[in-house]
Amino acid sequence: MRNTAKHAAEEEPHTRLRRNSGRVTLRDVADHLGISQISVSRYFQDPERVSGSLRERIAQAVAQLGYVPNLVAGGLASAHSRVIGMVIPNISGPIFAATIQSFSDAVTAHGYQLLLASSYFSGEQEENAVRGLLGWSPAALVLTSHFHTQATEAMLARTSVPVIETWDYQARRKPWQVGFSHPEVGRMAARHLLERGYRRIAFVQNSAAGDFSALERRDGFAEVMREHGREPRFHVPQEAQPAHAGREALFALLDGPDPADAIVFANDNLASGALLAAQRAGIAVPQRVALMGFGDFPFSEMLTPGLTTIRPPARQMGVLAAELIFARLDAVQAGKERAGAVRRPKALACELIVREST
Amino acid sequence: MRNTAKHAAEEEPHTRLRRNSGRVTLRDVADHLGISQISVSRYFQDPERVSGSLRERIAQAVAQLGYVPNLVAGGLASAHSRVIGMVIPNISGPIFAATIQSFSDAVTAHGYQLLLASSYFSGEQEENAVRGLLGWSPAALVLTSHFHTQATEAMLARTSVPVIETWDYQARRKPWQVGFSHPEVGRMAARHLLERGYRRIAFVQNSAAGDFSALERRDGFAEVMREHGREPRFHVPQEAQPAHAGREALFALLDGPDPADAIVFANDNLASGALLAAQRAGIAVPQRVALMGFGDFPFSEMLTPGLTTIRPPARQMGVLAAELIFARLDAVQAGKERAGAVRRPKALACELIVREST
DNA sequence: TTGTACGCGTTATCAT
DNA sequence: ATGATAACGCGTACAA
Repeated sequence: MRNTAKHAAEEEPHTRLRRNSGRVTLRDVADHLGISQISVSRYFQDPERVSGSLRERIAQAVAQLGYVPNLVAGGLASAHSRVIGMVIPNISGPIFAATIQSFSDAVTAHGYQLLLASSYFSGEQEENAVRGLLGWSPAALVLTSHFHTQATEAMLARTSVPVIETWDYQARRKPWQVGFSHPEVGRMAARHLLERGYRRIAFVQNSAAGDFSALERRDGFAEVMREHGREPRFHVPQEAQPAHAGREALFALLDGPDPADAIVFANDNLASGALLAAQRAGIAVPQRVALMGFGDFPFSEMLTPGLTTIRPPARQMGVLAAELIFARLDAVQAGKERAGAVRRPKALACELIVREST
Repeated sequence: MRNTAKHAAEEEPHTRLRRNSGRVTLRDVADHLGISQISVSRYFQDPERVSGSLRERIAQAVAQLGYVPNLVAGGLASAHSRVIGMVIPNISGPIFAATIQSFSDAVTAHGYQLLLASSYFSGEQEENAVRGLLGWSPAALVLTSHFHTQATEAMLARTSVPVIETWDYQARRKPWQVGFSHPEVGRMAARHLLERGYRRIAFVQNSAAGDFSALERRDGFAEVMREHGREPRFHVPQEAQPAHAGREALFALLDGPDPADAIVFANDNLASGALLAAQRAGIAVPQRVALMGFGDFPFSEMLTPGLTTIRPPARQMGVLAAELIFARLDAVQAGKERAGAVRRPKALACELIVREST
C-alpha cells in the first residue's frame, strides 16, 4: 500500500507535504478494507458496535498491518486519556510498595495505565510532577498526604481531574482521602510502650526532612506521653541513610545519665538499623532498651528479635483508591444519576504488631 | 474572559458547537495578551526564543490564568512525547526497586515522565503493556530481559520507538541490552560453594514460572557442577509465596538419605525464607546446610547469619539505560552526524557478597 | 523576532 | 449499522 505521503495527493486540492509520522493509522486500516475510519474506531471502542462480519475483517486487517492505536490522538480527541497519575514520595523502597502494587494492578485490570512519579518528600518535586501529570489529562490523580506547595494546591483547585490523596486521613478535606490517621499511630505506639511498663520513651524522627506525616505521628506520641505525666523525648538524626540514622539515634538516646528505656522510630527502616546496631554492640533488646517502628516492612518479622511495629493498611489503600476512582468514572459515564452513589470513604485502621523487640 | 464556546463565533462562518474541554489553552494565554499562539508555544519550548519583554508578560499571564501545557496535544503535533515506557516484572518488591528508582530519577531529571507497567513474569501481560505503552508514542521503551511473546517481538520489530532491554545481556541482540549474564551468575554461585568444600549442592527455582532468567542462572550453575563431576540437584517449589517456597525447598532438600549440604536459591526472597525456617527448626546454617541467594536485597545483610548472595548492578542498569536513551535522543536531535557516537554498552558484572550463611 | 496556515490521528456530532 | 465532517490543542513549515 501507499507508504510515504500516503493518502495525500488524491483528495486534497492544495496538497502540501503532509507530516505523517510513518506509523500505521486508523485510516490505513480503513483504506485497506475500503471502509471509513469511524468504523474501525468503533471497533476499538466497543467491538459490538460493528457488525459481526466487519468485526472479523477489521481484526484481520489490524493484525496484518500491525496497527497499534494512537492513544495520544485519542486522548486529544476525547479530552480524557486512560492514564492515571500517581505521585509517591518513594517509588522503590518498602514503605509504599504494597500501595503502589495494588493500585497499579487495579488500574491495569481496568485497562488504564499508570504514570508514576516520585517526590522524595519534596514539595517542589511534587509540584513539578503534578504539573507534568496534569498535562496528560489523566482520568485521575493520586497524591500522598495533604502536604503540598501553594502552587500545587492552586493546580488541584483549578483542574477538573479528580484527585485523591492516600496515606492520610482527614474527614473534611477537599480531595477525598484514603488512609489512616498518623497522630493515632503515634498514640498507639505510646500506649503500647506505657502499658508494657516503659517510662523513658523517645521518638526518633525521619531523616527525610519533608516527611511531615512522621511529625504527625510524633505529635500523637507526645500527646499521650504528656497525658500520662511523662515528658516525651525526641531525637532528630543527622545521618541521611536510614540504617545509619537509626544507629545514631540509638546511641544518642542511650548515652548520658538518664538513658531511654524505649524508642519509637518514625519507620521500620530506622528501627531495624537500630536493632542491628544494638545486636552488634551487645545491647540487649528489649531488656535494656525496647525498640519499635512503623510500617511493618517485609523484613521486620525476619529480624531477631522480631521488630514490634505498627502496620498501615498499605495494600488496602491502593485497592480502595482505585475502587473510588473507577466508581466515580463509571458514575460520570452513566450520567449524573448515580454520581451521588459514590461515598466518601471512612478512615482505615492501623494494626499493632507486637513482636519481641518490646 | 470568554469561557464557554470561547473563540468560536468570531472567526468561523459555519459555527457549530465546538467540543472544548474547558481547560485553559495556549490560545487563551495568547488572546489574553493579544499575541499569537505560536509565541506562547515557543516560550514553553525554549524561553530564549521570545524577546525578554514578551517572556515576562507570558510568564505572568500563564501564572494568572493557571495554564498547564497540554502534553497530549503537544505529543500529537510533534509525533513524539516526553514519556518513557518501562515494563518490569514487579514494580514493588526489592528485586527491581533500585533499577526503577535510578531510571526514574534520570528520566525525571531530563524532564521526561515514566509510564510504568508490571508483567509479573507473564508474556501475555507484557504484551498488553507494550501495546499500551507504544500507543503513547513514547520516546523510548525499556523492557526486562529478552523473553517476549511473538506478538511482542513483532511490535518491537515494527515500531520506530527505540527499545532497550535491562537485566539481561547478549552481545548481539537487536534491542540493545543493559545488564549482566544470568548463566554467569549461576556459575559464580556453583564455584563459590565448590571452593568452600560443599559437594551436594542444589538449586531452587523461582516459584514464578515465567522467570526464565532464573532458569538461565540454574543452567549456569548446573554447567559448572558437571564440569566438576558433581551432579547438580534441583527443586521446583509448589508454594507460591517466596518465603514459603524457600521453606518448602529447604525441608525437601534436607529430607532423605542423601541430604544437600548447600542450596542456591533463585533469589534472596526464597533464600531468606529458608534461612528463617532453618533458624526456627534449629537447623544450623551453614554447618548443616549452606544457603545462598541472588539479588542482595536490603534485608539480606540484616539476617543472622547474614545471607551470602550475588549482587546484580541494579542501580547501574537504570542509570546506564537512561544514559543510553538520552544520548540516542540527543544524537537524533542534533542530526545524524553524531548518531554513530552512541555505542552499544558492554556487559556489567555481578558481585559475590560472602556473608555467614555459606 | 513574530505571525499565518495547517496537519498530527483520533473521537464527537450529526446524517443516512 | 455505517459514513462525512469537524473539532481536540499544539508544533512544524514557511512567510514576513
